[in-house]
Amino acid sequence: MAEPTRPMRRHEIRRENEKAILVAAEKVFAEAGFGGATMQLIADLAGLPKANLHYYFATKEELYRSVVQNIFEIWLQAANCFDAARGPIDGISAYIDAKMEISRRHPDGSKVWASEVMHGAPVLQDYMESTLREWTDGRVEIIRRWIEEGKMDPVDPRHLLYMLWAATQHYADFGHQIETLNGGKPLSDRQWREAKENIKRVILTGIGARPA
Amino acid sequence: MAEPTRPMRRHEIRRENEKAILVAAEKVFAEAGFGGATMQLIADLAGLPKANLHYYFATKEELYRSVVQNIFEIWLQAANCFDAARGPIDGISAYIDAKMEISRRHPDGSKVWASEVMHGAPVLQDYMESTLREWTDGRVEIIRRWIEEGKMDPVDPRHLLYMLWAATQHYADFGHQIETLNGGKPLSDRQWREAKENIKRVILTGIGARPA
DNA sequence: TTGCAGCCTGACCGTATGGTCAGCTTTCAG
DNA sequence: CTGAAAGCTGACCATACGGTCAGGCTGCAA
Repeated sequence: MAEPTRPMRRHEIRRENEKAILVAAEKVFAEAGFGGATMQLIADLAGLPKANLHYYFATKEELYRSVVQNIFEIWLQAANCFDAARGPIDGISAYIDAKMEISRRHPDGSKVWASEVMHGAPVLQDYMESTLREWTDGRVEIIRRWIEEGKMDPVDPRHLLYMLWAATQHYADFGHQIETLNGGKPLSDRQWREAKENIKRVILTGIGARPA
Repeated sequence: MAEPTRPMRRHEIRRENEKAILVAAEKVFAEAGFGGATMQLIADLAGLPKANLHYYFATKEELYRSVVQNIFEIWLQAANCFDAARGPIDGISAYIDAKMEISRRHPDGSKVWASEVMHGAPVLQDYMESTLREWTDGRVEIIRRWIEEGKMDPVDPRHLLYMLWAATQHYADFGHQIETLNGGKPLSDRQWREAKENIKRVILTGIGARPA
């Protein structure tokens, strides 16, 4: 064997196994939902015995919680695009790009997140009432300022945000439908680019965004 | 008792029980997903013994299939708004109104549909490859004609449709999130109206829709 | 009135699942 | 080198779930 099963450091093992479990769990939760997912399936996909999962994550709920929180982190990072912007064209463009990239690179995570919210956010309720609300209020304020400064038409900021979330998230959550309507093939690079451009163009034109 | 347990006609019984089961099932499937839903819960909610469910619907899968097909019917009906229209302003406005009404009146159904698609449409794959595809192709053709006739800017019809689906469906699927961000209260009549108006305005402006 | 087809259901069953645990191996600080 | 802590796992358990069925009940056509 070229690979002499080099021994692993403790923390290395821990990190790698947790990672493998989280990746597998994200996929299984996305495909089957919380109720339909089984620890056995996740274990198989992660290449570990089921009992080992319970060594790292005591219960299915705890594992699910970790998966959901991971997604929330990624989601929040993308949200920062808004801050650096000087006006709606920069800010909203960057945000759409970031969220579309998430839809493309983390479709499973997006689905888990969608599923969680659809089922009443049993795990994330706290985050939604604190972090998410604060983030949203902040962005609403930014948009309101843009409107005051005449950088865009007076559009309800909340409904605009919902539209941004919806339009971008759709490409992950309903990816299967889009793929089916695309002749059963995943969107190509070009099609993803077109999707992004379309959303940007329609929304930015739609809100009458003007250069700072 | 004022209610002398009037006897029921046979077909009446059948109709009412099936209806009760389908209503209960829609709610439970929406709240818990297919895997998380249990026949017992559905039975309790419908006020029937579990064994009775299996008399009307042999398996959980069959019951689920019925629920999903019901939604698909409603969805298709709304889709007709497009046809009578003379231009994008009429057509897209009417479609947004219809789909928003579905999101408001049938949030559970919308969630079940979303869940079905997210999990790869195990039940609806056939419909998606036939009915849905035909419907979509038809609407794409209509939009293309509107563009040719100069009634709107040249926007990719498919991505426009996805945006319409996303923006409207979002208010059902992510209703819990929207409610949380709305101070924990459901959207009021006025807020629903504002939501509709906002979507219409942004999209119609965004695609440069011009009166026929 | 009667027979029967459709309707109803308590009790039951096999299975799959989340979770436990005793006891093993491996790593590594001292 | 050594002991203990961390990592690992096959075998096991209790439960909950989807589904079955024998047998009772009821509306209704003849």
